[in-house]
Amino acid sequence: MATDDLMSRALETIGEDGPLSVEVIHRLTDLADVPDSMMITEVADLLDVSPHTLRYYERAGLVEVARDGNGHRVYDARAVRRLVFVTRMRLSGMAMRDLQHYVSLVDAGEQTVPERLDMLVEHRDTIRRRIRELSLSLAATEYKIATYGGETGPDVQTLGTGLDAGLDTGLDQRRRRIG
Amino acid sequence: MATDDLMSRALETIGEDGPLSVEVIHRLTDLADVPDSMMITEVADLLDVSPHTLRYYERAGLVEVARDGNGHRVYDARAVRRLVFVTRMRLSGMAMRDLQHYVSLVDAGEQTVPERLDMLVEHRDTIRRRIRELSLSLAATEYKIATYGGETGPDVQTLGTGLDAGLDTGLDQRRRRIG
DNA sequence: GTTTGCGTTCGAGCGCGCTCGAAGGCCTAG
DNA sequence: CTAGGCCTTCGAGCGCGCTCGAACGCAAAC
Repeated sequence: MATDDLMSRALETIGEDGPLSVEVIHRLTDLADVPDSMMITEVADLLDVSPHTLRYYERAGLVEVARDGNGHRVYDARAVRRLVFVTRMRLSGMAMRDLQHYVSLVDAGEQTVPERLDMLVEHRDTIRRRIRELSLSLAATEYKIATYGGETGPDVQTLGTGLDAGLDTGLDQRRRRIG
Repeated sequence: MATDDLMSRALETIGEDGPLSVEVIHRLTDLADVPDSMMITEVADLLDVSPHTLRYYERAGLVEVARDGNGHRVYDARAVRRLVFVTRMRLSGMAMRDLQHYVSLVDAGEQTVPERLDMLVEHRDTIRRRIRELSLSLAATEYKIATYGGETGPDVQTLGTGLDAGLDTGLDQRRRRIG
């Protein structure tokens, strides 16, 4: 993209921000509110996903879940913690297949730690890139809002015209379904 | 999610960051490097999308593009600016249908400005939420990297154990294809 | 004059990540 | 005894956003 350099510049305002304080991050693991065992809907509510999705993750091999006498899933703290990790990684954009690969590395033992680290580092960089992109879009959107409203935006007359040209291009009603 | 409050807290470190400087944002519009007319591959290269995608956007009604004598697409500066806007919005996660709706509002005239503003504001909030989520994931990932490596991470012994439990849960080879 | 290389239209197909529906089991309440 | 409700498995379907292939056209290069 032609705006890559601008992305970098714009994001310097926000900063590369190193890791947050250990205390805060430690709490992020949610170790506190994980009961010994939970049923599927409880976990679903906790993680804000559907039971369908939890079964899907299990089918995909991302987590092992025991069954009770009725064949119902019983999530122990370990499974829930795994799912906290999985959902957080999903939320941050890690693909299912990458998550599957990561989990397979965990299965494979300690000697895969370097490769796991590689994956995490790469994912970290991906997240950072994504944050930069979003910050740029955010800035552009905020600017657009400001000039549209004309209340807080400076130079609405001059800047606004140039910007809005990209938006006010006439289009007739020929918008159609695709597929 | 159970970590919503933590998200808010964690993100205070980074701040709500108001709009960037007008000068920087003005440059984001890329008004400078937009020639009078471009062919499809030029535009594709500029925006870092495929010609297929550009035709798709046109089919979807997001932009109107003229043709030359050979029936080839000719993108004028207006179309290119529109596509800059479209791709930026797509990159920031705005759905195709929302973009289609937005464009239809632009077509409909000045009286739709309030609704356009509503859309932009809502989208701005979506981006902000997304950035918060990503920042949280970033912090968690960075923490995980630090404790894995054990080089810079403090309390690796105590904290590391609790955290890694979510990752080191054994899983056998029953990972299977889905779908 | 044919080959190369770019473009066109159109409809179909794909990969991802769910999301759902059918068919059935167990348990509890009324 | 039966109805409701929540669970199970399994395979199929869906919505999104592309992505591609087929069949073709023009135009410059060899």
